[in-house]
Parts: sequence; C-alpha cells; structure tokens
Amino acid sequence: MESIVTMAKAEQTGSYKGSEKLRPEEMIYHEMLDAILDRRLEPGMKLIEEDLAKTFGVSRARIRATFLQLAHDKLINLVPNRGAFVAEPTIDEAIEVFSARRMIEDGVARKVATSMTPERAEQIKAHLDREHDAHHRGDHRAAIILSGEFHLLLARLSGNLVIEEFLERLILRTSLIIAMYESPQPVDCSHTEHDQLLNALLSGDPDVAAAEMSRHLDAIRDRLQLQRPKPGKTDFASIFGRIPTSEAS
Amino acid sequence: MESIVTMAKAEQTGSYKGSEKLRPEEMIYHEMLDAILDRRLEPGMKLIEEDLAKTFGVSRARIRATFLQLAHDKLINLVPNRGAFVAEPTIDEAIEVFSARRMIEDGVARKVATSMTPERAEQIKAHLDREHDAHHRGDHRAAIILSGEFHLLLARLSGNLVIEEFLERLILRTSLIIAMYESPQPVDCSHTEHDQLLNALLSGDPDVAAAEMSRHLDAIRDRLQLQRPKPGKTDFASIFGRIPTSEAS
DNA sequence: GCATGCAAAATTGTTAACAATCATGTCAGC
DNA sequence: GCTGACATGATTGTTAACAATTTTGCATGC
Repeated sequence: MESIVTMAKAEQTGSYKGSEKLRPEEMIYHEMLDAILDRRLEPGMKLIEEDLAKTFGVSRARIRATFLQLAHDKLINLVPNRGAFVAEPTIDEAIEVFSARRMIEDGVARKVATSMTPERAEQIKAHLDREHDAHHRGDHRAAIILSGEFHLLLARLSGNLVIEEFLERLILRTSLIIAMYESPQPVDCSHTEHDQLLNALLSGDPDVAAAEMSRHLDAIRDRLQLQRPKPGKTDFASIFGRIPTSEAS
Repeated sequence: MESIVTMAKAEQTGSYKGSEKLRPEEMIYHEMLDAILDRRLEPGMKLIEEDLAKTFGVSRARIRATFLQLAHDKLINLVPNRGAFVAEPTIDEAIEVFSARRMIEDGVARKVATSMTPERAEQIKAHLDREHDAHHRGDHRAAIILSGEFHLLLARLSGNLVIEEFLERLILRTSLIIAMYESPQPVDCSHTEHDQLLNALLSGDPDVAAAEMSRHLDAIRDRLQLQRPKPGKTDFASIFGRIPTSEAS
C-alpha cells in the first residue's frame, strides 16, 4: 500500500520510485505520518518505542528522534516519563488552525493574484485538471492529496519558502483534523471551490482573491462536525443514562 | 550573566527566579539559544556533541535532541555525518524571513485593530512604557528583548496560538539575522515606530494598521546591511590583492 | 464488595561502549 | 615541488545494557 505522503512527494517531484531511496530516518517519519493521517494509528493511541523500533528494524534512539519531529509538527504528544501519543486536536485547536491558515493564505492569495502570469495560470490549471481527474475517477484518496497540494502550490507561487514550509506543516495538521472530524458522508466539493479560487486569482484584485480564499477555508471547516462532543477513546457522554449502576430500568 | 531568553521568559511571566527550575533539557536549549543570539557562538561555528555534553554535564543523547530542536527552528544546520553548525542565514533567507513576517503580521495587525478594547490598549501602552524605560536607561539588551516581545504581544492579542508560536520562532530567527547583519552603529529607533504602530492600531482601520506594520518591518530590514557580501569566517574577498603569490608588486 | 497498598511487569530515560564516517597530516611517487 | 594514496585521529552514528519511572495486577484489610 502506497503512503499518502510518499505519494504526495512523488506527485510533486514526478519520481515515485525514487522514494525507496529515502534515508531510513525520513522513511520512518513518513511511514508514521501516513499511518496517523490514514487513522491506522488512531488519535490518542500510545506509541511504544520498542515495538516501533522492532517493526522498523531500527534502534529506539531513531524512533525517539522521529518522535521529536512529529511532536514538533503537533501530530503526536510527548509526555515526560509517559511516552508518545497520537495527537487528538480539540475543537478549539481545529478552529485555531483554520483561523491561522486563513490569516496566512489570505496573504498568499493576495500575492499570487497580484503576480499572476500566463505561465502561472497554466500551472494552476494543470493542477486543477489533475484534481478533476481524481474526482471523476472516484479516487478519494488522491483527491485529498491533490487538494492539499493545491494550497501548497499557491504558497510556492507566492515565492516565500518560509511560508511554504510553515503551511506544509499546517496542512498536515489539517489533514489530521479532517481525519478526526470529517462528516460520515464525505462530500468532497473542494475541487469546484478551487475553480472559483482560480477565477478570483485571475481577477488580479488582491481583496477579491483573499476573500475567496477565506470563504474556501471556512467552507472546509464548516463541512466538519466540529460541534459534536466527538467521542474519544472513552466516551462517557454517550454512555451516561444507560449505565446499569445496579438494576435501574 | 543572565540569558536573553530566560530574561525574556521572566519578563513575560514576571518570575525570573523560577527559571532555575526549568527542566535540564529546556535549560540547555535556552542556554544554547542565548549563546547563538549573543554571538558567543558565531554563525558557521561547529558544535561538537561531546564538548557540549561535558560542558552541560549531560550525555550526548540529550545534546543530540537539543540539536534537533534548534535545527527545526533553523538556528543551526545539521549535516549528516558532519555534525551541527550555527546557522548562517543568507541575505536571500533574511529577506524571505522579513517577507514572511510581513505577511503574517499584517494579518495580526488587522485583527488587533478590529478587536481593540480599552484594556488591550492599556496592555500595549504598558509594554511601550517598558520599552521606553529600557531605551532611556540605555539598556540596549533589554530594548532588543522587549522589542521582540512587542510583536509577540500583538500576536497573542490576535488570539491565535498557532500564529503566536510560529511568530515566536520567526522572531528568534530574526534575532539571529539582526545579530549577523546589524549595522556597526546600531540605531535603535524601533521604539518610536512601535508608538506609531499603536496609533495605527487604535485607529481601528485594518488597512491602516497593516500598512503601518509593513512599513515598520521594512524599516527594520532596511536598517540592516543586507547588501554587503558580509565576510564569513574565512574572508577571501578582503584579502585578494594582498596575497604575496611569489614576489609580485 | 470496594478501596488501599504493595509487588511485578512494562516502558521510558540515561549512560557508556563500539562501529562507521569524515577530517587531517604524512609520505611515496612522479 | 606537487599530486594523490594512505594512515591516523577526531567526531558522529548506533547499539545494548542499566537505572528510574510508571502502569498493572494482586492481595490484604476494612
């Protein structure tokens, strides 16, 4: 099974086969990343160093280093003397991430809108074609990846590496949030929203572009189920009232 | 000698003495941070694991973990099989960092301007008073710290923890850039610019606030000497023409 | 039956020794 | 005298064992 992340890198660089030659440390980081974003590792799950070390055939030291990376990206939590746990972004956290993205990507949209060229427009259109392709093929997995990369492409076009790297992490974090809070029937309509975004960018008006970007990010957020208590591993709320304390009802 | 960072934390929390109780790992991170920002560790300098381990009385493993943190913040470079080196931000990198800050802090300024309250205004004014104090006392060190914290305060008032944390790293990175490229006679006039910024924020107009923030960040950048080749450790350029190859002139 | 305390197991944190890699200096050969 | 191979030393990368901590299970006492 391909990994979401290595696939993403492959899409980006155009050489998927090359991903086999990743250094072991990067390989492990990406494998764990994928497992988390795929929810093969559920939020809150304990990550035991030695088990992972054996699984990947490396020493615990390397797993520890990988943990530091993932913790830095807020994808796992590191608790002293307790270990590592897959992150469980709260609703407030999710809202803040979207808010942060809006602040940053508004700026990205402004820059891209005011620095648009025919070549860049073509580049964006080519990407949208691939998004549409994936959508029509019914490839939900690829659609999610490409959707994230659309935002990353705009960040790259804005010409600032610092912003690009930060947004990359924020998009990963968003992926975890979506994995955790997405509605049961995932209605992936973001590809049409990306079309609208392109139109706004082509208008050349930074305010129009920023407004459209904000609308898009809000729409993604609003498609999530951020109002529910959303059961964790131990969900008391949905059990209360049904617990047979002695012999009630 | 107090550390810049622990001082900063102390200013922030109001309890400097408490910094002694930092966990050793954090202590080491902050010590190294300070040394880098103070230029006691010069850009490009090799950081040898064992020496540092002995210096701090810990194992190499901890130093290694600290390196990962610092590398993530782009304050050191980690080269496989070669070791760790204090980062040497290039001119292009410096320009990108300021550009990134402008994109983010424009948004911060907009939010703060539109959500201003009398209490918040007082909070900002109180901070500015401390900046003026430090300036009039001639305490350049404190002035630099407080200047950075001014921007962090605005980020906090913008109410987004994600942005706040990212900006904190970016400010550290800016500090290294300033340490590397500041002009010989440091003219610290940023405290008056912060006054102007407050006025803009009080106007309540997001566009005015964002414009003032951009102007301020550009001003900081323009006070640096980013045009020079800026000699590294081994400065050939300034030696060329004087080297006696055999017996020429 | 339930809470409390204790002991054993599991897991993380730390250290030291060993292996692999890279930088430095030396020497032979041209 | 200069170039390149080689040996040496320094440094990083890795592993395994040990110490400290937390979790779990069990027994004891109420």
